[in-house]
Order: sequence, then C-alpha cells, then structure tokens
Amino acid sequence: MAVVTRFAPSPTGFLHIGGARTALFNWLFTRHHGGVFRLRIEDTDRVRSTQPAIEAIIDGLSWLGVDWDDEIVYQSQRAERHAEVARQLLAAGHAYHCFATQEELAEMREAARREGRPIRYDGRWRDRDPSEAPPGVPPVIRLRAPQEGETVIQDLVQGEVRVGNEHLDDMVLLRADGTPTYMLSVVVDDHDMGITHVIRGDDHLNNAFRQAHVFLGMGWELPAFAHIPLIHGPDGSKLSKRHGALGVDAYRDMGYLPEAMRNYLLRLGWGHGDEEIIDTERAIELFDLDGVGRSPARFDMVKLTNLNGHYMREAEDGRLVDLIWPHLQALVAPHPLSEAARDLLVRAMPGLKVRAKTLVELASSAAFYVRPRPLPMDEKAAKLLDPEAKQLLRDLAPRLEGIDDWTETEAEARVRSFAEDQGKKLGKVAQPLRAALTGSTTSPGIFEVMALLGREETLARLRDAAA
RNA sequence: GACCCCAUCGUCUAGUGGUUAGGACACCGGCCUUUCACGCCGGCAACACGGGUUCGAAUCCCGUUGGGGUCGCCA
Repeated sequence: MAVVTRFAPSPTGFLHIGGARTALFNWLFTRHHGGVFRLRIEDTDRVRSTQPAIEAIIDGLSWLGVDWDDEIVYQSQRAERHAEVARQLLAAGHAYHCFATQEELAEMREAARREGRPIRYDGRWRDRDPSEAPPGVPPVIRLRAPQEGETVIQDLVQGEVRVGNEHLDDMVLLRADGTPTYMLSVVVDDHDMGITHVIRGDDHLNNAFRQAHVFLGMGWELPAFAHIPLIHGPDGSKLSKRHGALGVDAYRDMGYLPEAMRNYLLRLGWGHGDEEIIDTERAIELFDLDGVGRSPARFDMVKLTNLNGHYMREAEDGRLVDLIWPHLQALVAPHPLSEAARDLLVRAMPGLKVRAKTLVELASSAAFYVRPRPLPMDEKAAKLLDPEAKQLLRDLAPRLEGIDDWTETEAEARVRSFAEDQGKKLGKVAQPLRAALTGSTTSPGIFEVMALLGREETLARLRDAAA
C-alpha cells in the first residue's frame, strides 16, 4: 500500500523547531517510500488561528526545503463533514448527547481533584434519556468510549502501548454550537485524506487511544501511528522560547543554512550508525521509522552551529554572496554595493567561508573587502598600528608600487623579502599590514587579501593607515 | 493525584546476552601557520540505582529514583 502522510500544524504561531522536525520526519519517510506527503492546516480554533501564522508555517517549510503534495487542506472548511460523522456516530449508538453545563463540569473536575480521584468526565449523561434534559441547555455530542477491556496501539516508534479502557473518558466530539472538536476533526480528516501513517509528537500518544475509538466506531481502519519524542531545552526541561523554540525563520535570520538545519534536526532523535554528515539525498535514502529513538533529545545550538560551518564550507560561493548580500548592504550603508563588489566577494569566498560559522559572521567578516575608505579599525587593529608599525608600512609601500604582475605569489615574495631586509619576522610586518588592509587582526591569508584587493586599493589603504 | 512514555560520555547517538562500550559536537593538548579559521594527530569523558534471570547483562524481567507527556465544549 502506498504511503500517505501529513503534517498538521495549528496556525497559532510560527513553525517552531519541534514542528519543523515532525514535518521533516514525515517528509523524509514519505520520500523514502515514494508516497504522498500532505499539508493540513488545523485552523478549527478560529480565535487563535491567524493568517500570518499560516504564512509563517508555509514560509518555514519552504525555507527548510520540505515540499508537500496536493493542495493544502484547511480543516475549518471541513466542519460540516466532521459534524456529519458525529451524527453518524450518534445514530449508531457510539456517541450520545450530554447536557452537562460548563459550570457543572468545572465543579465535577474540582471535586475530583479535591478527593484525589482521576480527573475525568464521569459519564453522567451516558445512559440517561435525552427526555431528562434540562431546558435551555444545548447539548454536546460525546463519544461513548468502552469502559472495559483495554486499548492497544502498535506504535512504530514506541512499540506496543496499552491502556485500560477504564482510564478513557467520553470526549466531546461536537460542541454545543455544532462545531467539531480537534479530536473528531483529526480522525475524520486523516481517514478522508487516506493517511496511512500518522507521524507526530509524543504529546499525542495519549490522544491516540481515544481517537482509535472514533475510527473503530465508524468502522474505519486505523492508520499506523509513530509518536516521536519531543525536543527538550538544553537543561532537559520542555523546550521554551527561552531555549530556542523559536520559529525556523529566526534561525534563518541568525544565519543558518537550511541544509544544516535539516541535517541537525535529522540527527536529533534519529541515527544511522556512525554517520553524522548526511545530506538530504542520503537522508531520503536512509530514513525510516526504525531508526527513530524513543527518548527525548535536547536542543543543542552549538552542534547546529558546527554543522552550519560544515555546510557553509561546502556551499557554492555565488550562493553565499547572494545570501549575505542584504546583511552586507546594511553594514556598508549608505555606500552602495556594486557589481564589481559582488565579483570580488565571490572570489574572496573560499578564504572567507572556512572562517565563519554563520552567514551573519560571514557577512561581517567579508565587509572589509567592499567598504569604502577610510576603513574603520577595530580596537585591536588600531592599537597594533603604533608609530613603529606605521613607519614599517611607509617603508613597505614603495616595494609594492613597482609590481606590475599583481598576484598573491608576487605579493608574498615582496613582503617576505621586505621583512627579511628589515631583519623582522614575517609576522611583524604581516600583522600591521593586516590591520591596515582589513581593519582587523584576524582575516583570511594576507597575501590573498592583497591580491583580491588589487594594487591601487592595497596601496591606498596602506597610506590611510600609515598617516 | 491518575494514566502513558523515557533513562549509554556535558550534549546527540552506536550498541539488540560475551566489545579494551564505538562515533560526532563541546572541552583540553599537539601539528600546520603571517593572524584567525579549516585540516590532521592525541587526550578527557557514560551504561541512574537496587534486585532478579543467565555460565555471562548496557542489552531480558521487576522495583526505586529521576525526567517528560496527557488528563478542556484548545489544538
């Protein structure tokens, strides 16, 4: 049977890390098996669901490179179908009207809590005749869940999980206003969409037992379930905004590459022997549910950053320049960036990208190449350019002016011979030179910088710094 | 509180009855070197605890502890 999966976020905020990983696992699993991956927006909570959130989720998935098949299903548009199923369940005796008021239920829960009893609907309308209904109370429809025996879920990640039916309660399927609840909607949609594998967060494991009885009541076949462990914060507690439960867009803004994020998320809760660096093609080839671990994993920004450094080094130079362009523009503003600047940056990328771990770092380390003179000096660089160093640079300048064949090799030869003539170690000359040319004490190889900058710009910066 | 899930280096993980318990990130040394990175070499570091089962347990069973999740007319 062909695999059909779905990612079903509720649009009440951005696409956070946990959701992104759930989407990724679904997508990888589906692509691995050559199935269909669908996107369903669970916007039945009309108050909390927003259009910007829907867009943020779609943007997040697109950035991640997770694409879906078929049109997006909006759960809110299927309310009538959901209500119809509730009525069918009612007609078949698998559901019943409950006339308990919200106040009554709150009181019931409070009493249960006080007495230390399980907090759960007590089934007070389960066997009562609707003719006993109090006047003026619109009823909800509740599932008539079994009270004896046990419910067993064969979870593809968690294994066999069983719970005694006495622990199940009669959940609300249709609200008093006639709108369906999430518990009903998911089941109906998963069935109608032909979902074969429900891969979602562990927080839904308990729901699976209850949802199973909706499937059963309708005579529908149960999908396979795979409940993946949640992602925790660095301290082991639930991942919160404080930790990094940010939207994936925040990571994009911090300068992370989507392929790095994909690799990181993949390895968080899934493993394949000793393989660490796994690109998307390889991930699709390898990914399956049996490799998913059962324990929660902590989010580790440092490891993400390391992976990002790896993928930056692998990234194509032109693409990197495109990605840092907006950052760069902001850094050199109001000075505009030219086409020539772009070419220069592309050529400079190999030396730059091995030294940066994020695009933001890359942008700031690249800026000196395209900044207008006079170059701003950072504190260490300024300090380095003492009178002695300036004199050295003044003496060096004439040795460079005569070079017609301005190459890295030639520049290196001239600087080295100059240092030798001065009786100085190369570093004594190279560091002031670096400060003058880059405004910093760290940079790519200084001869590479000279070659890329060109003779006139190099000389001009030298003069600026020696003044 | 009830129910469910989980437990190997600091972190992510490999390991499915017999291994010097492996890899990666981080950290600490060293090499390379004009700086910083990259790269390479080396080091530190774990089976939560207690009982079983077994000739033998990180691996199987039970319990304890710890962590997490769920108990809405939210999703």
